[in-house]
Amino acid sequence: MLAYAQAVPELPEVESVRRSLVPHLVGRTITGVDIRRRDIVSVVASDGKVTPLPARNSARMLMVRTRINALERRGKQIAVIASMDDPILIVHLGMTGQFFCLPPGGHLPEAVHVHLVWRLDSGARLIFRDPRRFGGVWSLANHAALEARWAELGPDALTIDARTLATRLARAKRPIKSALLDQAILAGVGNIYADESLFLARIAPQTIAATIPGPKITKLAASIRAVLVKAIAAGGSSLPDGMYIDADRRPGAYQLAHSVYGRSGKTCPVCQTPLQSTLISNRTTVWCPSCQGTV
DNA sequence: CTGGTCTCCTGATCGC
DNA sequence: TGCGATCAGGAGACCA
Repeated sequence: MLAYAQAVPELPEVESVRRSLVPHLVGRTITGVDIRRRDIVSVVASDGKVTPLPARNSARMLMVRTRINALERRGKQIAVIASMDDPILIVHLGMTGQFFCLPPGGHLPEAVHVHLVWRLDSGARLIFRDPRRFGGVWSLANHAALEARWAELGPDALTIDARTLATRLARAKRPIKSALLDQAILAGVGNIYADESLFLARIAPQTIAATIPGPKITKLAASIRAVLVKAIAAGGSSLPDGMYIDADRRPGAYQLAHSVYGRSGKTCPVCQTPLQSTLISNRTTVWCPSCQGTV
């Protein structure tokens, strides 16, 4: 069994990337872009329809000659914003995506799988690199298009409250683990933090979401927030492969605090019972059969 | 509408 | 040492 698979950017990793990018990007003007893999970029029309990046005249769609004013995050997505009316970019890191800055004159350490390189007026470069290409970049025409796109996502997991979570799970007749991974229900939780949150809330991952009693949902919402806040404070989770890095190419440390994720067969940190694993929604799921019940 | 399954992709690891 | 098989997973496509 693999001790760890690899870093998976979820909300804490994406938020760490966003925060570390702010000092490099906000106030800077993009002067050019080098498109090395055109098919990593998609264009979202005002009606939501997604098309490939056109072969010509796509610099503006990639924000060339705009001044970056803000970096926002919803769930696992980062938006690079110039104004209400200029094009906006959404960046998904997928499984192995990296979004980072190289200082002026800086050397690109791993040139393979670098798909996009933006040049900034500071002389720095902004890199999107993604070996597995589950991530990508989406260009939207303006801020209204971003709002429409993000309206399809559930509320952000970092600030999820009990009442909202209960409402969104009330009709979910599937395992809670599966529901938590659904970005339309709750945005930002992936495989690592779903397992960690369910462990903290002492809920078995197979439990049908709609059957979880109110007080348990309240505990779950608090657990999700607590796990995410702690993970952000640790700079996210970086597993030994070192895939996940922030804008300054620094890894996180939260992997050291994982209670269940990646620990199948090892003992529960609370009760020492061997942790079990199973597949839910085709995702490896690890839980403590004692702390979280057998079903 | 809901929810389950498949697929995309590369790199690490394992068994022979 | 080399090489093929296996596995990991976010999210969209597809289907019942």
